[in-house]
Amino acid sequence: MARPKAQPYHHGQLREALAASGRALLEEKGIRGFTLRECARRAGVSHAAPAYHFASIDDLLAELATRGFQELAAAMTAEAERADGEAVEGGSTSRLVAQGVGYMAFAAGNPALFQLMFSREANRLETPALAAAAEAVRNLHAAAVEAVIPHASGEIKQRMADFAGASVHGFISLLLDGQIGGKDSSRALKARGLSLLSAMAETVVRVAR
Amino acid sequence: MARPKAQPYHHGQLREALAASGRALLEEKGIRGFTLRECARRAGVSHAAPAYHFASIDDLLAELATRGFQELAAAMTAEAERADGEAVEGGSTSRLVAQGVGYMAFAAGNPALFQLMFSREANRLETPALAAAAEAVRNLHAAAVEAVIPHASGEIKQRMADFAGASVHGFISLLLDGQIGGKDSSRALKARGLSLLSAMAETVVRVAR
DNA sequence: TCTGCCTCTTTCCATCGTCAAGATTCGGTG
DNA sequence: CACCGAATCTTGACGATGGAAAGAGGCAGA
Repeated sequence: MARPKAQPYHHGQLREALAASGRALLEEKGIRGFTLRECARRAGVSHAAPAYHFASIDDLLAELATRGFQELAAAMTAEAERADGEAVEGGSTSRLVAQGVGYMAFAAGNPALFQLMFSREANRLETPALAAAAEAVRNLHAAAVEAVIPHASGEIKQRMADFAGASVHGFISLLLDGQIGGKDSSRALKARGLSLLSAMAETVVRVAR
Repeated sequence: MARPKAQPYHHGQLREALAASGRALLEEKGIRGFTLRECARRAGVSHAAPAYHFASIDDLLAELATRGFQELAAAMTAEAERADGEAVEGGSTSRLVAQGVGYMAFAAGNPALFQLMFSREANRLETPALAAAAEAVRNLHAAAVEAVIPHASGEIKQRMADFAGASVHGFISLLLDGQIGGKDSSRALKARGLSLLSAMAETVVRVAR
C-alpha cells in the first residue's frame, strides 16, 4: 500500500512535471499563448500550485529556457562527437560544421523553446543558472572555432566565433520564421543549411590564414 | 469653432494613434508586456475602441510588424544610398556592407519591434501586407548580393543571399539578446559588427569567383 | 431634415497571474 | 508511537486583460 494513490495530495515531482507540461504547452501555443494556469492544469494540480516551485511565470519561463540551453549544448556536442567518430578527414573543420548541424537540429525540433531562449522575455529574470547555461553554449561555439584556427590571434578568434555563431543562429532563426525557403522541401532546406555551414567554415579557415 | 474639441467623440486618426502608442508601448514593456488596454489608454480612448480598427491584439501586432518591415527597408536603402554617394571605391560591395549597417542600426534602435517582426507571434496572423513588407526586405538583401556577384549562377546567388542575410540578422539578434559582447563599449561593438560585415562581404565575393 | 452607417463608450464575461488563508501530508523529535 | 512545525497543495479572492454586446454620439447622403 506504499504505492502512491492515483492523485496524491503531494505530487512529489511537481517541479519536473511543470517543466515538462510547460515545455509542451510552449511549443503548442507559443510564447504569448503560454499560461501558468493551463500549465498547472496539464500537470494535474491546482492553478496556484506552481507558486511554491516557481516565483512567477517569468521564473518558470526562465527555467524552461535554462533547460533548453543545456539540451542545446548536449545536442551540439553529441552531433560533433558523432562527426569525430565517422570522419576520415576534415577533423576540426567537420566538427565545427557538425556542431552547427546539432544547433540547427535542436532549433528545428523545438522552435518555440528556441525562440524563448533567445528572446529577452526570458532574460528579464536573469537567473544565474540561465546565464551559465547560455554561456556554456557560447563556449562550445568558441571552442569549435578555436580548434579550427588554433594559431590565430585572440581577436581573430573572437571575430570568427561571432561570425560562426551569427551565421548559424541567423539562418535557422530566419528559416523558422518562414523568411527563408517558404515552400521548399525539407530536403532542399537541409541542403541550403549545409551549404551555409560549409561557407561559414571556409570563411573561418580563410580569414585566419 | 470648427476646430476639434479637446476630446472629440470621434478621434479621427485613431488607427494612426494606436499604431504610434502601440509602438512606444512595445519598446517599453516588451512583447509579453504589451496590452491592448494600455495601448488604448495612451491613445486617449476607451479600451474597446481599438476593436473597430484592429480585429484583435494580434492584428494590431501584425500592423506594427508590417510598419517595422517598411521602415527597415527604408533604413537599409537610405544607408546604402548614403554609401553610394560618398564611396570613391568599392561600389556594390560597400553598398552591401552599408545596407547591413542600416539593418543593424534599425534593429538596435527598435529592439522590441525588431524581435516582434521576426517572432512567429506576429506571423500567426499572416496578413498579406505583412508578408509583402517582409518580402521587400528579403528582396533588398537579394538585390545587394546580386549586384556584387552579377555573373554567378542563380543557386550561388541564393546561397549567398541566405548567407548574407543570416550573418547580419544573427549577429544583431545575438547582440540584442546579450549573447554577444556583454559589457563591451558601444564603440567596440560597432567595430565587431563592421568586422563581421566585411568578412561576410568577402565571403560572398570569394565563393562566387 | 431625416436616416442609416461609422465610430466610440459602457457594460459584461471568462480567463489570467498573484496573493492570502485553510487543508493535507511529510519528516524529524520527544 | 505520538506529536508538531514546515513543506506542499487547494480554495477563494482581487485587479487586470481580451473580447463581445448593446447603446450613444456624430457624419454623410437622400
